[in-house]
Amino acid sequence: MSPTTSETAQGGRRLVIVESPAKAKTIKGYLGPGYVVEASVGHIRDLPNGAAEVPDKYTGEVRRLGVDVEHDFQPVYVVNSDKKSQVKKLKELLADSDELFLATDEDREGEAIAWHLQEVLKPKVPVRRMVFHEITKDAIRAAVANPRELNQRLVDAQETRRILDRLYGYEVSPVLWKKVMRGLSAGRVQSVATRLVVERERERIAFRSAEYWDLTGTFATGRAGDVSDPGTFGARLTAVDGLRVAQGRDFTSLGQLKDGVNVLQLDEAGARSLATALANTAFTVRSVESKPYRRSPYAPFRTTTLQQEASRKLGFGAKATMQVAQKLYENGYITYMRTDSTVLSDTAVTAARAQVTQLYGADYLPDKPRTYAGKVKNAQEAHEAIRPSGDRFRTPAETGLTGDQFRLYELIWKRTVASQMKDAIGNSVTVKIAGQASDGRDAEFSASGKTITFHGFMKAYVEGADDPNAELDDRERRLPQVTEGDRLSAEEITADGHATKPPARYTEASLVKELEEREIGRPSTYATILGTILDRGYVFKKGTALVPSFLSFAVVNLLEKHFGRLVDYDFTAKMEDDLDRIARGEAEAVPWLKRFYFGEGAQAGAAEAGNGDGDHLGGLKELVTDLGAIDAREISSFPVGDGIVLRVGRYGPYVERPTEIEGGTGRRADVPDDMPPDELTVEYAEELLAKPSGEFELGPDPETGRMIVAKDGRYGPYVTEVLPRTFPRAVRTPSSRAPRPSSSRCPWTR
DNA sequence: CAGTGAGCGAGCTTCCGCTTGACTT
Repeated sequence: MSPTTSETAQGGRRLVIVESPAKAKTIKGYLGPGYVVEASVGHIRDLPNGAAEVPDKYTGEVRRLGVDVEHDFQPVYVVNSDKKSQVKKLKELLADSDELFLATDEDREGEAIAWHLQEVLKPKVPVRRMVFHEITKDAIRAAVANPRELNQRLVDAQETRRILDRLYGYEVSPVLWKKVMRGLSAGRVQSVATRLVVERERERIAFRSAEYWDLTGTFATGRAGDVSDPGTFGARLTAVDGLRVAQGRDFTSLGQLKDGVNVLQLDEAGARSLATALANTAFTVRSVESKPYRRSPYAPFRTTTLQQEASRKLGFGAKATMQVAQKLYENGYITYMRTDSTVLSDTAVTAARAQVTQLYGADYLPDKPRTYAGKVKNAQEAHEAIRPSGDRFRTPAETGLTGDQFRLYELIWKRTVASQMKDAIGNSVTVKIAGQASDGRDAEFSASGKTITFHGFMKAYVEGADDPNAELDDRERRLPQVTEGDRLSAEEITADGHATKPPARYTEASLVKELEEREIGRPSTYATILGTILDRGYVFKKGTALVPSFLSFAVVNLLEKHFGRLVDYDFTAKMEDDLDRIARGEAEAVPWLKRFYFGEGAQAGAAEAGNGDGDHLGGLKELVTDLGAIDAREISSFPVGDGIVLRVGRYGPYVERPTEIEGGTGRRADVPDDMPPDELTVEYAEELLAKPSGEFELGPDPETGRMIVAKDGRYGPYVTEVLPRTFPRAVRTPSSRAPRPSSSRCPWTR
């Protein structure tokens, strides 16, 4: 597809460069003859990946890092190998042009791409920077008519970000190669993402469950009942003699009642005897409380909310969501899918409102268009929200799409239309029921319901819930029409046991949400962050849950102890503030990088383990130079209990009974790589140690009855039979062990 | 009893963020 080469009446020919080929195609149609529109296809130049990409004139540290830290952090830039042909094409087009418009996105990265284009293309014709936030004919023409200059300070801020990430990644990763395992990686984003998953697992390991009981009653009004007035309904015991009955939220993560809560914690016997004592009780309605209910629609999609909802409603992983969305974008069905903005253009609002009227009627249309303020703190808002494209939205049926593309389009379309509809309105009702037990105690039950009188946006779209067991927030539940003093009979009263549950593991969608809230990562990287921590073996998937490996415990342990500042959850947010100051001209890049890399107030004396809150701020360079202080054995060892230690070795995790501990045998056993850390109990570790290591039992030989085992040898795996031993093994057998409490778990929470 | 050899040295691993194909498992 070669661009048009016709000339304008004025005889000028203008080259417009945008980032995305799909965008180039659309804009070409709006600008007409005289304009050649081509894409850079993202960044065209970057720091070299490795020494092989660095030009020969660079040596030593510059070659290793791609940054000359001794000379004001001068970066070495090379044209990306996969962009060489595109750069050549742009150069050829520029040779035939009289004017160059750099129309990359209006954000930090886009400004940098524009600058790199200027540096590489070396234009001899006038250069303009043009920006726009929506792709309509009017917006594009206005942008061409009102170009501006390149914002060099914004470019500086991007370069600073890039250099920081390079130094962090290329200086800290080698520490992990030396101290933990080859091929590992650390980075501003991935290391914090991993830390979040590890910390959640630590909470799960430290968690102790609490058991509590309550009662559920099924109550009948005595009327026949219909849809708007059910004859029976369920209610839960909430108080006994005025004392509230304990619920899950009254307990701490250690299974104890929280300080200061005055509640009745029922055990099984207590709950059952109360149920029996209430068997023949006559109940009355003690109170009915009705409150108005109102709910506003959700904001239109941005990248993270699309990934969350596609996960909840369609079961898509983050990567799949982005791939399907990319196709929809390329084929002109939706606007750009990598965005942190929830803003709809005027065109889109008009289209959505027209569709609301047409599909649901004017009653569902608010008087004024709804606007959604940006909730994302470091949002750069270079794009619109994700929405159906065009000035008239196609209904899903009209698109002719099928399969995953249809389902994702439908989701986006519904969410966009719903975002311009009226609030849902209704009532929420709480009914309290009282009865006297045969032993004189007063029991109070409670039921709550919700009726929706006007569905508003819910006609089009209701958000999914992360927890499939949780009652959908927006679902209706009708209670009978009862008033205070009404008599009720209990059809059934049952005692129910409950146990508090540990915090749930992250899923792809919930981790991305967490990262966005902490301002870590960007729309174009959320899906790839997950890929990175999975590829490195820091995290693996069990169903949809993200489970950290033992390896990640060792890595996070090392980073927290020796690079605390770098894996602080606020590190990126603070960096963003500083970059904004650089972009505003209130701070300078080189001193900022010097402080980060070489430290500040550097005197003779050690850095404070990366926790630079004192007068002396340890620079990164200092932290990675003296590695003697990092005890590889210590950071990768975790006590399991009973003298057993889990270690993360070069070849993976294993358990050991170290000889320096009394009763230690020095015996080791591999731990499966996909073992969830919160499932490693002392009992399981003992079991592993009891088995000969590295062996896999295939079954007994039918002739001799001897066990045939597969072993890993020097020349690869081999099979052999187990010969009877003439001396006893120096290992205690499981039967010789004393029984242990089944609740014992490893206490390695640090 | 094969199934644990030791030591040396060279080369390699790695970041985040912006975009799509080209290319094999």
